[in-house]
Amino acid sequence: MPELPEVETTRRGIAPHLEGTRIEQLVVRERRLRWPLATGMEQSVAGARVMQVGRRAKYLLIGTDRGTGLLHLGMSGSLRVVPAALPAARHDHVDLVLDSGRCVRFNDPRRFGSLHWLEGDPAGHPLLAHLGPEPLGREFDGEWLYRAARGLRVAVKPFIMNARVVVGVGNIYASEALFQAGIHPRRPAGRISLARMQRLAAAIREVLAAAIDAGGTTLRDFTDSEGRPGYFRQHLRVYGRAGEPCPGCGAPIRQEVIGQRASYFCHACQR
DNA sequence: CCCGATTCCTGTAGGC
DNA sequence: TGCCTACAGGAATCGG
Repeated sequence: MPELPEVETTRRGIAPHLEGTRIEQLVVRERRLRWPLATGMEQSVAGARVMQVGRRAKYLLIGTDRGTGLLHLGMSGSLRVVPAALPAARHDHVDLVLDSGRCVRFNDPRRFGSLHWLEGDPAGHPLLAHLGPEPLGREFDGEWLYRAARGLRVAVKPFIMNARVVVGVGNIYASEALFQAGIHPRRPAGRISLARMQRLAAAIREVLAAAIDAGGTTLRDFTDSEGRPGYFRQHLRVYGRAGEPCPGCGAPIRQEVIGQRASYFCHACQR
C-alpha cells in the first residue's frame, strides 16, 4: 500500500535510471486507470529528456524538457526498472521505454493509480494545487496542525490523513504515529492541545523517516523499483496487530473502524 | 464549510 | 477442495 515512504523509496530507485535519459516511447496497454489516460499522451511524451524525478505528496513527478509526468501508485501500483525487451506481465499497464535499453514499467492490479502529462507548471494542476505541507518539510509542525484543527470535530485520525492538512500520511502510518504520540485516534482534532499536536507532528515525522530508511512497508503488494519488499513491517507497533499485547502496557491492541478505515490503537496508552 | 458515506478495482483471506 | 463474500485502501466526489 504505497504511502509516502513507499513512494519515496520508489522515487529513489527509479531516479538514477531516468535522469539524463530520453523517453523513446510511451507504451500504454491499459488506459483505464483511476482517470483514463489522455489520448495522444504517447505522442506528447515520446522523445522527452528526463531532467529530474521528484515527489509531491504521494505523486511522482517526472520532469522533462517538454513536460511533467504526474504518476500516482494508487494502492497497489509499483514501478520497476526492467530490460525493455522483457515481456509484459499481467497488469503491466504502462512502459516508459528509455534510450538506455531499459524501461520503467508500471504495474497496478487494482488500477487506482494514475498518469497525467502536464505542460506548464505542475504546481498549478488541480490534483496538486490544494495539497497541504510535506510532513518532512519545514512548514509542517505542531503549530500547523493545531491551527488547522481549530473548530474541527472530526476524529484526529482522518484529520491527519486529510491531504489538505498534511500529505502522505495513509492508514498505516496514521495509526503508528498516533500510537507513538499517545493520542486516541477518535479524539476530536479540535480538542487536542498545542503541546500534544507538537508530539503528534514529531511522531509523524519520525515514523515516516524511519519507514523511508527501511525502504517502506510491504504488507502484500509493495516492492521497490528492483522488486524488493520494504522492511518497515517488522517495526509496526499497532497496525495489523489486533489482539496482540500493546508494546507499552501489554493490554490487547484494539481494532475499530474510524472514518471508514481500520484503525489500531491501545485504549490504555492513547487518550 | 464541515464531515460522513460512497465510489472506483481486484487479489486474497476467511467462512462454510 | 471449492465457492462465495467481505475486506483492503487513496482520494475524489457526493449528499446532508
